[in-house]
Amino acid sequence: MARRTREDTDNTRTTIVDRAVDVASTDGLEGLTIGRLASQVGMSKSGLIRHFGTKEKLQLAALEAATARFTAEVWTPVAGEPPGHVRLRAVCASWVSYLRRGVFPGGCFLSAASLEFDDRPGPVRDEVAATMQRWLWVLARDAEIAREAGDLPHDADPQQLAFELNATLMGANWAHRLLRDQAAFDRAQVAVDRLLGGSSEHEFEHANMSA
Amino acid sequence: MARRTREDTDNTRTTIVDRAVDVASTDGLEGLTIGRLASQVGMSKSGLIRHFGTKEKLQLAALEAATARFTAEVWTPVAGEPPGHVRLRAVCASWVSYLRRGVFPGGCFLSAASLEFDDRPGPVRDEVAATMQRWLWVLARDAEIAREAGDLPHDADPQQLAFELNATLMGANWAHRLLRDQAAFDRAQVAVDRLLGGSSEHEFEHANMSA
DNA sequence: ACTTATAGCGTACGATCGTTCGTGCTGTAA
DNA sequence: TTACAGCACGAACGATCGTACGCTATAAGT
Repeated sequence: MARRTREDTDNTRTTIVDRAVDVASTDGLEGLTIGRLASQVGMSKSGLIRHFGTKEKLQLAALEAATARFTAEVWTPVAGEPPGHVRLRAVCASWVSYLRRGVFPGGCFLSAASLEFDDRPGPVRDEVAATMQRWLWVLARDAEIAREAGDLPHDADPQQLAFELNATLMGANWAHRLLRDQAAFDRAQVAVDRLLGGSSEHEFEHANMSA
Repeated sequence: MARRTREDTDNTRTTIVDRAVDVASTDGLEGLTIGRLASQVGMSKSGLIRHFGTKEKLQLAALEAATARFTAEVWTPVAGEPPGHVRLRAVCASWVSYLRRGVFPGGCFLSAASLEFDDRPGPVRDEVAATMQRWLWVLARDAEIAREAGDLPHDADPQQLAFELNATLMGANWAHRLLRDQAAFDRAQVAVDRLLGGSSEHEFEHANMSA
């Protein structure tokens, strides 16, 4: 009854990877196991690993899929906003919403993978680091545009702002997952609002006349 | 040649636990393995696990020791400072220094354990959550005292401040471990300074006259 | 001196890990 | 119809996991 065409193969692979992402978000990329994953998708171990060759490749595939999911859920909805202050606010709101919605059953995949692999050299660690570095750049770029447009203090440091925004959102994920603190999302939004200036009006063109 | 006294036993246990903490800080509490740990301290598996009974007990012992190390390195040095704003600034500086010094070879133990166990029900998760909750309370308490003393805006939210301080420091640990970013420590200090008011003088008693 | 408690070891168990190999079965192409 | 390419399977591999049992040797208590 199965047709075994190339198209079906891709579907199988997608099914496996999607499940792997969910499992890894709760149990970690290392806690991900071929045997358990196989039984969850109704396959044999050998039939499953065949699509990847090795567990590390499976981890990389899961990481890639998780990154795509993050991008689709957080960035894509706001990519069309005007670059700079407006988009930066939008992406942070989207980010909070992404956490609130529980896109990954085990909390932010990239947060977990970051701390799991930060001491394990290899392609997985490299990919996680590169992905997060890229994300910080995305944030810093809009921060820089906002600064040049006068929507942030002229002496604001885009990279510092990106660091703090990232820390805030990761902190919200942490508090929600470990402490089951639903208020963490609101706290994150409050912190973001303060970092990016008041909730609505703002102009910094004429600030910092002294010092 | 071994003397096998109660005192020596405790020393052995301490040796094991200390090593377990270091290993777990890099490989995770689940990545911690009885066999590898035993060979690292020059013991047999059975001789080692005998001190704990089960792996979960070993994990709990490592967690307890890690908490003690964190407390000794971060809190104890500043416990004598005047409660409130002064001590809060001191504990944050001590916290940054703790990260900078690399007290744990794999980065902040509690950060890693938090994200590793936030989805694994059991006594380890419970203990991690309780420890972190206590830590947030410690921060919030001094924040409250500082607020009452007029060293913070009278409408400041101690729990919000504790959340943001914690997120900032965890973010620094993250950036340092994953991105090998040494500047993360400075960024964290900058963020802390802004959260707790300017670097030196500050008074908020007469602020917020409107609104 | 004799008993008792205990630290540590060696061995073994069943389970599960990632990976490899050989074998069908199915849809596509020649 | 025949040949082929590819998906999935079952079985088995060696390794390692956590744990249990039994033994020896020593220090402490009587």
